[in-house]
Amino acid sequence: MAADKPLLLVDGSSYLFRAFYALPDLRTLDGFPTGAIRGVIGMLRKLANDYEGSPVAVVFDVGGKTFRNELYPEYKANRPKMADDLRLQIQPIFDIIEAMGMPLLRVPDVEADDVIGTLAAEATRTGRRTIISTGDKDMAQLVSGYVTLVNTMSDTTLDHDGVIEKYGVPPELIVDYLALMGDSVDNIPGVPKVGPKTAAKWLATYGSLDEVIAHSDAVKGKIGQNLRDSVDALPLSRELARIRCDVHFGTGIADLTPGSPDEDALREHFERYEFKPWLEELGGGTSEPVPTEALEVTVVLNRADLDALLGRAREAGRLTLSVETTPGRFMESEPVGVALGVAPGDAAYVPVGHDHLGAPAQLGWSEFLEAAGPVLEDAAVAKTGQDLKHASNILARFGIGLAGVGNDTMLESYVLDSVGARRHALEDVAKKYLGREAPTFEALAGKGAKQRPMNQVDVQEAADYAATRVDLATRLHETLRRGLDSTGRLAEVYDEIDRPLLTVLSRMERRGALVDAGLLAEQGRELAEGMEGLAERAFEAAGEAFNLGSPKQLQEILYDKLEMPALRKTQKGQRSTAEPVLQELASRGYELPAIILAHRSLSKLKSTYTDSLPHEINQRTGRIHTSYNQAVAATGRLSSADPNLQNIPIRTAEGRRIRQAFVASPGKKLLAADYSQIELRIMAHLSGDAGLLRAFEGGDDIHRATAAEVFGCALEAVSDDQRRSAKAINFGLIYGMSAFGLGQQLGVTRHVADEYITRYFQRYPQVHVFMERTRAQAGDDGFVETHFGRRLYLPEINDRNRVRRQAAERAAINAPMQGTAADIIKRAMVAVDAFCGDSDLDAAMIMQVHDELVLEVADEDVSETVAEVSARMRGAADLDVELVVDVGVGVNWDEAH
DNA sequence: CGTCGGTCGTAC
DNA sequence: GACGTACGACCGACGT
Repeated sequence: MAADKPLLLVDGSSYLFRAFYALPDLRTLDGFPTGAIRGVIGMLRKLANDYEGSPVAVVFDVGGKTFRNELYPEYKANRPKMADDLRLQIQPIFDIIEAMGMPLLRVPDVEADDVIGTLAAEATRTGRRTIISTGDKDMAQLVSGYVTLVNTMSDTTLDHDGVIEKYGVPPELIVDYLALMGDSVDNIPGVPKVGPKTAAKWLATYGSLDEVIAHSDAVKGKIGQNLRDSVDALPLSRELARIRCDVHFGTGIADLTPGSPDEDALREHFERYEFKPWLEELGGGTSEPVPTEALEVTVVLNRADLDALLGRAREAGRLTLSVETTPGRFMESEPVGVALGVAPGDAAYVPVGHDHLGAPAQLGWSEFLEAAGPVLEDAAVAKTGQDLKHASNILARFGIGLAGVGNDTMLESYVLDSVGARRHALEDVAKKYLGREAPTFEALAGKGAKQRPMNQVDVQEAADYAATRVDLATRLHETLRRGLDSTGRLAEVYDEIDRPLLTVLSRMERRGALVDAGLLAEQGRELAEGMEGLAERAFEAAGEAFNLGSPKQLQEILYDKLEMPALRKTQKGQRSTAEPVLQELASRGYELPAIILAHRSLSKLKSTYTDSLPHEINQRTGRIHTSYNQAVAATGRLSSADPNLQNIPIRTAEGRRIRQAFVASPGKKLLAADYSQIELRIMAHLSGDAGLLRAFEGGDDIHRATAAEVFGCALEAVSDDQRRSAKAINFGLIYGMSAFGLGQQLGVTRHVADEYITRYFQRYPQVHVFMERTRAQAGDDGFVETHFGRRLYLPEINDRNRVRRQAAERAAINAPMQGTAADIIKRAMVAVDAFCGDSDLDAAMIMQVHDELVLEVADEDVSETVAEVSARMRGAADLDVELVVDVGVGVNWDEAH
């Protein structure tokens, strides 16, 4: 062991936590968490490589009482319990470190910091340099001419000058600095309100903690009083922060020579935890063959071959499929070919519409349907595929009802972890769960203007692409299904909610909504007139013509030319011209902002709704067919696109006119059924708060009831303004809003808003408990759950960046309520669809808007449908609070409210 | 001429 | 920085 090689000391404990919380929630196929293992081991592999030949120790805390507990019994008393998913990964990490041949040090009753300090001191005594790999700032006190810190995760190093630059104090004063600040995680008291800036400033001024204490009378203000109140405790805090360099534990540098890796053991571990790239590095790989290599893609060009393939599927009782089409919406695109798979490694492509030069003679689409229809419609043959709703929609247009819809890999990935994959396209899912690159359509057909439609793609190339993707879906399903089965109640969420919903959505999308294009055109003309008048007035007020739709030009007019105060900045530092800002300027008497607001609202209606919706009408059906995306919203909600029918205006009278264009066909009515206050009801249920539950039981107007509680008056005495405030509080709670945000919303100071919130929580204490519990659970587990067990993972819940962490906390509070509401209406949709299908009534769902279902119903069937839909919606969940459904009927959507 | 990020606004 | 989840229109910078 060469003495010129530095000693490498790795602070394993600090990386353990950082890797766990910083990395995505990686898991093996059977659901075992591996994020922390991969993070820590990956880092050690890098270090072992960078410092080859160095003596090394990987040091972990063991637990037990240390000298610090003797000094101070409350030391680390605030530590939350370790998350189960993290604890599971510790032993595997130890095992792998051992297999790597790296010396592992776990000293009972001595903290890792002190082990590291002592070994570093030994190295320094013998003239050897030390590299300490850590993510922990406390270690900065050990830095010297001999000792350097390196943060292997962020790839930064810290020497003596680096410490001064980063913390504003030299390494010798780091303990003083830490003592002044205290440490809430370790429960070390400091001076209240003193953070890094103040601590560094005082130490720079007075030179040391002792001098700061000696001059504590010289510090003015509240913070000076805090300092004087703390002087007795500070020496103790300093001793707690000081890393000991003189502990005896019977291991010295001589014992820290790395051994050679045990490759067999490593291979076993890497296989168990599915670290494929590392496994490959070891060579002699036993990993699965790459499917593209194993896959023999057959191009099926005749009926006999197709029948043989379908026979195999029938025998196997399963079929993976993908329908390739020309580009465009599902109601317009034409089938070009179908990829079919029966088992891993067995997939074929049936071209039916490739019409480029030199394309082979193919089976026609109708011949394909004739042959495959019976299998596709046979529920005994389980169907697998990526986005089966698309296949279902295309097939249904040609009279084939896809049955046995079982395994949609897109939905399985979404339910398993709605945020873990970048999106849930096959490329993302195959990458995350199989470590494979799926062939992309862009790579096959080009992108942008140069992209060819599928029917112009060479048959063999299309076959390789489509069959490979089908094969990946076949394999992915096996992985994803195991994940669902081994993770909480996720299998149930998939089987009972999202899978059955898929065919319901397919039916809704194909039925579409009838829209009166003539009415929209008329409204568009009126809007155009209004906009012209407003534009003229705006140019007059501005003194020049400009583009009213350009925030950039508007900024210059408002803030440079007319010198109005810039009240708010946008995220990128521009002077905002957003609605609340213009509203405020208008209220201060400026003319132009009010005109702009009026113009914007008309322009929005025209461009987004009246002008664009008519273009969405399908020529054949005369209706608008949205796509519901079932795998986008992190909380479990649906989203709607092409066009989005979930953001049609309702709040203003002008906007509501758009809804008048959504009409029932002759002889029918639209029926709109919406859950009343569903998220607040869910909050009442999840929190179990007696007061809130009682308010709903009484059938009160919930915002009025809240106002009565918060403002301490009788129900009848609540003013409109108080009710408005209570409503904002109720919504704010659902969104995890702060006092600041509520104040903004209500136009009151943060302190007043804070008062409201405090009183709310006094009146509804269990709501507060629920929120704190949710936050804590999210921190421990890394996810939150809906009533039905749907999970939302929150990778940033313990982020060191406060902004990100707090955003994750708000999402954690919102998700159980928004997600449970989404689960409930999804279950209701399945029940309502079953009713529509089973009964002889002429009634069908055509839209879903988060808490509302819209049906189109024959006049004579309205009353029966109202009763049944309402009952099925109310019965979609059994909560401690009643679900109330309001139903309206009319010839158009506006009237149905 | 297409793409993409930024800003704004609509819904629940 | 401060209110959760979406989709989409428009602008303007930038690259082809």
